Amino acid sequence: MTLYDELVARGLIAQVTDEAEIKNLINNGKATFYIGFDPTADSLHVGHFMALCLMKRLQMAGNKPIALIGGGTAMIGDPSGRTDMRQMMTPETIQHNCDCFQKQMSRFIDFSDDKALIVNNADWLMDLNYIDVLREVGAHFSVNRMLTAECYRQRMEKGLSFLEFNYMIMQSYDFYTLFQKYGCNMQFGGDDQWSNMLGGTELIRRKLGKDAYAMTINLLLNSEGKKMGKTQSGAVWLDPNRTSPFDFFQYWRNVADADVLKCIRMLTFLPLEEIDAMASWEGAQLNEAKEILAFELTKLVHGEEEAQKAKAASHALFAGGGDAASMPTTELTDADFTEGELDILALLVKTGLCTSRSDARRAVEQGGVSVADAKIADIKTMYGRASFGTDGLIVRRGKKKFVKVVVK
RNA sequence: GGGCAGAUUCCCGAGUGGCCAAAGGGGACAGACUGUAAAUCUGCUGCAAAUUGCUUCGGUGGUUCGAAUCCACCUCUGCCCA
Repeated sequence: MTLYDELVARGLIAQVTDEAEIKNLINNGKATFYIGFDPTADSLHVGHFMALCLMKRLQMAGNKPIALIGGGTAMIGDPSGRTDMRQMMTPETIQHNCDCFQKQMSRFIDFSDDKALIVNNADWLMDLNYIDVLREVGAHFSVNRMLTAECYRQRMEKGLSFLEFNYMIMQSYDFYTLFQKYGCNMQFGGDDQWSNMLGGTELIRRKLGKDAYAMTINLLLNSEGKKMGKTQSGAVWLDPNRTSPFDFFQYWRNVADADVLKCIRMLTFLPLEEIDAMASWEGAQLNEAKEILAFELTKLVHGEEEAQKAKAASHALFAGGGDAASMPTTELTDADFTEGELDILALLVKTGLCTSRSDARRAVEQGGVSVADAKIADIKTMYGRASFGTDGLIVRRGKKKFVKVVVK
């Protein structure tokens, strides 16, 4: 099976500019392609993960990836798929985020021996001169046409600043620059980037009279049409300090039935035959598929050892038995106790299971809290140092949130 | 620059002097049912020393016994005119 066919079979490809030529390039390892990453936070998240996987798949087939960190474009903010304006970031923050991205990416992509490049568009965008840009680049863009692009149309009602309006031009300029500098002939990205990417191929054609190609991958949407990888508390991060391997594992362990197969197909490197075999699984058996998904992804992001630990902790909590050693842990010290005691509400807040004492009170009153498998009914329940023993106490809120509390 | 409309809690949105911690919906959270799923039903959703107190309705001042609500100025957003 060719690489292109595999990408299709995995449901990754959304739109392409020239199917025949793109097939030819990527199947034969002749593509030098780039994917852009906006450094809006100091860690990559699940949304980026798909792009990283794609880069890896293509690299394995002999193509050369360029990871473009948008240190320059981040100063503007991409209006695509947003209904409001991004918060402006300081140059220092952006720089810090760029550094963090670079570190995380090297876990997935082999940057040795020039097999892949990582570049920052701040290097060429920051020194641009306004007049020159207008003359060299601006002349090739039709405002009329830009306004009809989906990404801008959505913003016509809510308002779109001139700053953001320029994002497409900057991104197009990136492609143009990479094309000339590194012979980069393809750009990949999420499907919401389609119009920005076309801007680039267009600019290259107009300025250089040469062809470049663009391909978008489907966004990872759940069965309700919402972007996956988001939780109420924000994105699911790849940085273990932001989203622990256990929480990462649990996120995937809990996806809806309707989404499991799609996720396995799009995100893991399991062979397609193996995945097709799972397609007939139903009911409780699908639960196994979820565990496979969770394990595979945790392994990819955090390594095999962490994945095993997360799986063991998960079994310990939900299936009984197993190893509880690696579940999320909160350490208390003497300073956390008042006269040697701590009430249940304070305990819940300290573990982060509840956001405030009011929140904790509600949780207890609704019967949602248990400690060491015993439901807590009284909000005045007190715990002394000794209650935690040597192995600690497992505090649980709801069905799925657990923290082991130990005293140092 | 001129005119008009607007800013309310996580989001959308009601509220135009006291009955307002603020309707309704969504989301989130918890309970029941389940398979760590979905759907459904119920509860709940500012903070706290908790039948009470405190803080909140873009910002700052003011009027009033009392302001999300009235007045002044300011900031921001959309629309129309230039």
